[in-house]
Amino acid sequence: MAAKPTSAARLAAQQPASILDSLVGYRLRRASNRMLSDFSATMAPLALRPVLFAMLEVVRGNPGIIQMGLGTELGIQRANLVPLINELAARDLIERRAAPHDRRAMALFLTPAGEVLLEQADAMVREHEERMLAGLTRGERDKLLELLAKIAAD
Amino acid sequence: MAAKPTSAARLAAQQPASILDSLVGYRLRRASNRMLSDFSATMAPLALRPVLFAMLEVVRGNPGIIQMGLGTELGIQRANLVPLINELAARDLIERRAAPHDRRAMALFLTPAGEVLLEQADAMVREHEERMLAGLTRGERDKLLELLAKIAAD
DNA sequence: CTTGATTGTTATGTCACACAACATTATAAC
DNA sequence: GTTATAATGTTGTGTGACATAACAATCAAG
Repeated sequence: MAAKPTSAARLAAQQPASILDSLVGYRLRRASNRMLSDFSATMAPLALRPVLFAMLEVVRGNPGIIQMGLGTELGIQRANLVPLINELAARDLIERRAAPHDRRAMALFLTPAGEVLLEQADAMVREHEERMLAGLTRGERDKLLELLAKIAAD
Repeated sequence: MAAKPTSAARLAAQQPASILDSLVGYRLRRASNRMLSDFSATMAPLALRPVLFAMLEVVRGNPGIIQMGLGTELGIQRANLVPLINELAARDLIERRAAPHDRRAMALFLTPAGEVLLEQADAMVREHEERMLAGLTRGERDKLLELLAKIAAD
């Protein structure tokens, strides 16, 4: 007997797999929550939440990006971005500078401290993904990324 | 030129796809959030949030399940379950009855109104999934479900 | 019978969103 | 050039899905 209840085991135990198990939305949420909680645990030493990490990545990849652009890229509304940027700025990980040619906008840059922290984070994230996806082959992971990108595409 | 920025278009536009795009956790969260928001919009007429829907499904599939069991099945802690069950009970969709053989536990059942609402919800959820997964073939959807189930398996 | 675990409950806090309103600045229309 | 409209950052407020700790009642094991 398997230690964990498989579909077969459930049928045998008269615990019919619920309709939920066939819903992509449900399984997505469960998988995402598991990844999120492990991510947070992994990054606890750096005190980097998933959103903050994503923001740093985008800023590194697009130095001088304005807040609006960062929000669009990550699907975060500009109102919600403000306290997050404040947090990163207060920790001296990013810097707000006046944007050229637009006095409304603020251009964002990583500080040296931000660069250093983000490199540490990268390593920890790679390790985190490796651990969580240990059950999937390289090909399966690529396939998964491809399929996820197809869901009501951006 | 494509209407949506592909990886190729990004390179051409000097917007390098960030590391984020290769992270399963990130893409999972994005896809899940999109599904969640469409789910909520779809179910607005029934005022059924994703969690509430999931709870009703499990109760229907397991009549008399106790609160603890429901929480375990859905990965919700019993403390957080209480107000949710209160909400469903207040709307006369589920019923709490004394559990046989255990005077601590409460057995859960769908009310007739709950049965009716859940059937309407089922139809709307099928439609919602169809809309969001229109870009994926049957085979791809099954593959996606299979891969999601493999992520740091329950 | 006593000790420890389980169940439901209350209370509290955090995080990732959503939406509305506002001042400042850009842009477009005229 | 002036005026109307849009964009940007900001503040404030609300919500939904989590987490954790503590408690009373009940169960189960020694």
